[in-house]
Amino acid sequence: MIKTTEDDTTTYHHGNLRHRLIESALEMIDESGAAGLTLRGIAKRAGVSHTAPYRHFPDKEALLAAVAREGVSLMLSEISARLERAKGDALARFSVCGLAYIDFAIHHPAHFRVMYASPQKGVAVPEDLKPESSPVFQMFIEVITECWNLGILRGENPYRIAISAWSLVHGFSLLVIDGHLQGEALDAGSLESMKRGLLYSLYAGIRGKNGPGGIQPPAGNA
Amino acid sequence: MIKTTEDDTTTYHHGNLRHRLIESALEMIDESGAAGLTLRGIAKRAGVSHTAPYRHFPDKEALLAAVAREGVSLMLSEISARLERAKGDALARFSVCGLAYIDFAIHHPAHFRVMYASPQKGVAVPEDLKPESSPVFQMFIEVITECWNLGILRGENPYRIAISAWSLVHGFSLLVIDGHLQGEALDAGSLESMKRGLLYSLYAGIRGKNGPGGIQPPAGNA
DNA sequence: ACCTGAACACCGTTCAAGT
DNA sequence: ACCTGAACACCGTTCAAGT
Repeated sequence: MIKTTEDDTTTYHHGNLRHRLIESALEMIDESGAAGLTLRGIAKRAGVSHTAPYRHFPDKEALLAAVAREGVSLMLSEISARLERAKGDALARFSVCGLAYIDFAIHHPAHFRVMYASPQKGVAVPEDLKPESSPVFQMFIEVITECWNLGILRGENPYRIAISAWSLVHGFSLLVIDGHLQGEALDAGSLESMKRGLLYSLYAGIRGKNGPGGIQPPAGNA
Repeated sequence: MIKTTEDDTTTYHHGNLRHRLIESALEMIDESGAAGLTLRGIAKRAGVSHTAPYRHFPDKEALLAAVAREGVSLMLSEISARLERAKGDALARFSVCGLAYIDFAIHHPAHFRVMYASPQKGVAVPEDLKPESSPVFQMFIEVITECWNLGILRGENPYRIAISAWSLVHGFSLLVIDGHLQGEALDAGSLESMKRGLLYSLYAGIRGKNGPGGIQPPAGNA
């Protein structure tokens, strides 16, 4: 009688442990925040000894890098899908980028936090995980460049516009998921209107009728 | 002969240990990032046993709260000083708020990080450390309300304008201090012009001449 | 291949003890 | 008052050992 490995599933993970560890990490971040994230805790949640993760990742940081990469591709696919539906309308595509970025942060806060965590002082960030190198930022630049070429958006260059828009949605996303907003930003309804108001304030400006129109931008900001 | 306590300074800290611990924490964050911050390390840097901090703070979190409070009052005083110099010019005062916020983050990244760290999931944030309750945010609201009443700034209400402006400068600050910007944002010169371009893009908007003017804001965003 | 337990140098926190 | 060392339950990581 030849021994089968069928019920090893109860003790072994047969290669899906890697994914299960990433999943566990995300669950733990959602429950207790990124600060309390523990490699031993991840292993325990995955039902495995605390050294098992080292078969799949050289260290804790590598596991987090895998989480970040998953986040990038998830964000890319979600934004792409919504961009597809706005084909032909360049300005709508610009809005979609901003709105989808915020929505991703709100719906996947654990992924978002890992993606944009402050890098450790000593360790080098892998090139593909630098935000400006990510396909998401490249997509932003493309969409903005399209608008800029059509004269729909204005600014010194597409990169500068991207920095303004990115700063805006990045800051808002963090304020929301960190719970730093308390005023009107409580219910989902006003959050929705704040999201659109945010993008609109950047697009149309917040200059009032009595505001000076001739204020000079810093460096020929056309 | 009566024993003096004069050279206890070498072993004791005589009440200034509390401040020395805060200082040490800031130095450690600057050197190795907020993630690697260790109560034992702070104590060692202050030249004291690893339990000495408990004479001044009930736990690690309380020490960080003290750092955050110091940061808030420092930010408040720096912004106030620059606001004073812009007396009479409401719009300039608005710009000063944004620029000084970014400058504070860049010049005091350790304070800034602790002030806006994601709160632990379980623990309650002290009321005076909630960003919207802080005197800094109150000052923003006052300056914006002044502009709004004069018709210099436009929006549904001052709070909404504050959220847009805060999101913008908060996001940019984090992208800079986290090293997430790589393109033009390297040298100090372009950083200076980016800061002003950022504020200008919110003030004047990024709508181009070929952009539709009649786009509706979300909810009667006047 | 994949997983385990013991071991190491670290954590935060507590507590009895020292001046 | 202010500080100390030992002790506890945790960390991340390594390594010899098991199937």
